[in-house]
Amino acid sequence: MSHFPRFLHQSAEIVAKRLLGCYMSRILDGEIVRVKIVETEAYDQTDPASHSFRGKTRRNEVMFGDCGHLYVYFTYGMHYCCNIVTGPKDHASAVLIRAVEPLDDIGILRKYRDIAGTGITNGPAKLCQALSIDASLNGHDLRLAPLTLHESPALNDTEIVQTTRIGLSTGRETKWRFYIRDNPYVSRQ
DNA sequence: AGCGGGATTTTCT
DNA sequence: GAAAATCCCGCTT
Repeated sequence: MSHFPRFLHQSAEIVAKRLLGCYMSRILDGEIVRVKIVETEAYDQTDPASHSFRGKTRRNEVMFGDCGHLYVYFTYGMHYCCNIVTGPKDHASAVLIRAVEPLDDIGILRKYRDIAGTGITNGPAKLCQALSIDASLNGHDLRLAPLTLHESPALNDTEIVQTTRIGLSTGRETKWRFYIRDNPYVSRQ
């Protein structure tokens, strides 16, 4: 039914908005859990806030590769965050997945992150913990098990809020954060 | 509801 | 050596 997105070759800003409402399917311990993307941020090599701004390094090299792959980074000594690589090859851009809404039974997610309510996946490091996403999935092709990405119809502009990104010391003024209006899993309204 | 500090390690200067 | 695309807890209002 739902196929792999065909719009990922575009800029991170466009893709970040378009990914809202799309979902990911994760196989964990032989079971399938689907989650809807409800909050994203765009990062681009022309943007000082992006890991790719100062050129290719061992950490960010996945961002310089093909779109449709997963860029996972480790931060604050404790957390993983995941991005979907966008744009043409060699133009380093990606979309940070900041929050998702579980569509199936969250029993498996609770095994990896035992939190009740929206706190299970309402933040970039929280959803990585709940979905058991770590450095072993860095560079993973999102067309392939055990973690796949699926397109959904584009949302209306009235359903989308566009605002500034979170947690930055530079690039604070750029409005490259997008979320689904009134969705309870959004990290900060 | 909002602020401040601690956890903990990779990355870059 | 400092900062980091964060989270959680405890304290204050």
